[in-house]
Amino acid sequence: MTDGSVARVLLDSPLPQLDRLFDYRVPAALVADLTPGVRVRVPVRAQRRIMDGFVVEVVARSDYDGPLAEIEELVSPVSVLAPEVWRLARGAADRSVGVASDVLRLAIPKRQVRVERAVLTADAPAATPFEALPITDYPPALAAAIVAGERLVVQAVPRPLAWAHTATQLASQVLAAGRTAIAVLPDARDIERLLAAAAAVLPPERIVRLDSDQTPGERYRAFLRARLESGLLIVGNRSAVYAPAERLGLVLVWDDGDPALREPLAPGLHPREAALLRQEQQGAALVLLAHAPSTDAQRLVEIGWCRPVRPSTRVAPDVLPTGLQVGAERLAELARIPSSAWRIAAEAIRDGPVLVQVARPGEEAPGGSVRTAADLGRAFPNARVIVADAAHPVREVEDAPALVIATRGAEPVAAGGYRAVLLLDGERMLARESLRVVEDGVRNWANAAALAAPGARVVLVGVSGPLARDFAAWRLPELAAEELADRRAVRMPPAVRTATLTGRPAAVDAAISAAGIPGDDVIAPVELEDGLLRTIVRFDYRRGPAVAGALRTEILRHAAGRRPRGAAAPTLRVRMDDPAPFVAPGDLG
DNA sequence: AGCACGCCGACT
DNA sequence: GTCGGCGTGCTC
Repeated sequence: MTDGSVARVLLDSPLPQLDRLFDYRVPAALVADLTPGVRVRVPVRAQRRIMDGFVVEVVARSDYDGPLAEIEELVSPVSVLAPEVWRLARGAADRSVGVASDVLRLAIPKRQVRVERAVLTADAPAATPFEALPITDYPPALAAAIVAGERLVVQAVPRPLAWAHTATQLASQVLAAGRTAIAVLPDARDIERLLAAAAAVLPPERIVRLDSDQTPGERYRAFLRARLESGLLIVGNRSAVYAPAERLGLVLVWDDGDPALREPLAPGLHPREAALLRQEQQGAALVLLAHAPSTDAQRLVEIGWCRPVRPSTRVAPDVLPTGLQVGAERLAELARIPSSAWRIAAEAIRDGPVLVQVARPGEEAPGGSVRTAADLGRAFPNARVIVADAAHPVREVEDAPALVIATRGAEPVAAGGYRAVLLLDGERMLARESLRVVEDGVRNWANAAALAAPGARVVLVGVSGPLARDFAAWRLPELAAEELADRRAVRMPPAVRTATLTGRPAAVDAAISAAGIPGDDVIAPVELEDGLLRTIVRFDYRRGPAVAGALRTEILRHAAGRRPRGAAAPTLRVRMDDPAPFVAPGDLG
């Protein structure tokens, strides 16, 4: 036991054995500057080296009965680890059987000395006061629900960029009260769309972009602003859910079913789940905003954890489902477009742009069923053709006649809305081997349909039955509910949680029994090379903490315990709720 | 991880 | 006798 100034430090290490706090003496010279959240360098004797770490708290005495080592160096007096972010990182790591320092790598950008100096010497910007914006298209009680910190699944208004205006209006409710709002978006296109919508109505000094497309300097500057100011709208990609925000009023996730939101970095917690944790810890409002709710969001509604909110204005695209019969017109036949769809598009294109959503970029054309841009161009001989896909990104098209051929997710926004939207390749999309085909298909169709101008026709090609009927009626939450019911019937995510266990068979077996997983819930064991075994286990949500705790104990046992001859790698790896096994290869977006 | 400690087999 | 193999444990 040690009295005096003691710093409790989290080491910056991915080792599970080191994922706890270590106590260090604070040298007299550092006592004034050594506050919670600062970066330090500390000796770790068993490793005979100096490691980086974060001071989590400063206390008067240590419970560790042994001599404490001394803090080696204070890296910077700036407190980069906010207390609420530490709590969130700990919770996120516990839930995903990971390590808090891995979460902190997502949460805290690399230090930039120049930027730090510039931010610290600059004067705090004068905050111009402003009033909350009226929330259009929704029941008036929505504003109060946001301010009260409710959890909501909000259906977006199916008009071009309406979601961005809604997100801005919701954020303004908390900004007006001096609290911060975090908006988490799948990609840079959506980030820029929300930034543009927000910039039009909010004071510019309240808007902060924080995402991975920024240079390290821009990113660190935005991060420090989030740490030092409140009443900001922080707009970013998945790691923005970990942005510092002491006075947090709202976390909003746009289109949480988009695969781009899946976190590839350890411990791989989905930002929607991180947002849920943060909502619980900080009492802010949570909004999952989308045209088509994910089955995950639908589940939260059904268990009563989130409240569903629909627009009060009854707006729905005019959707026409068509079968697979190909039109008689020679030109339509070329592009395998049903005649009704072709006639609608041919007429609409006289007024302005027409959107054609295809499953894949035309160039590859595997199997011959893919409509190429050239085929579509021949079907509309006088039209200007614009191709938008991952290789040729187009963010916006002007309000003029054009045939816009886009892969799912890459659709440009048309300033005045598309005069018609053709959703082709529906049958191809649904033929993929994936647990989430229907959900993904509906989400992609809905997002494209929402780009239509008021009154414009949306043609869904190649899909029939209840799915087509519900989509045409814009019954998207009901579709999600049906999908979720199907997953419940087969006991698959998101009706259950999963853990992917990889390691030596004995270690995997021990983990399965330690976690109390019955045989029926051990699925898809695969033998890998080097005698390793990979197994997925599933379990109910309420068993989550117990399963996570047991798996963490097993990992620690193997990390510290017996290792295979020569091999330094741990003998058991765990990945919680990994979506990859349930999706076809190359299907991750 | 990366290093020290410790307890059995061939050696100057 | 003792040098060093790697199985085991620990890091404030």
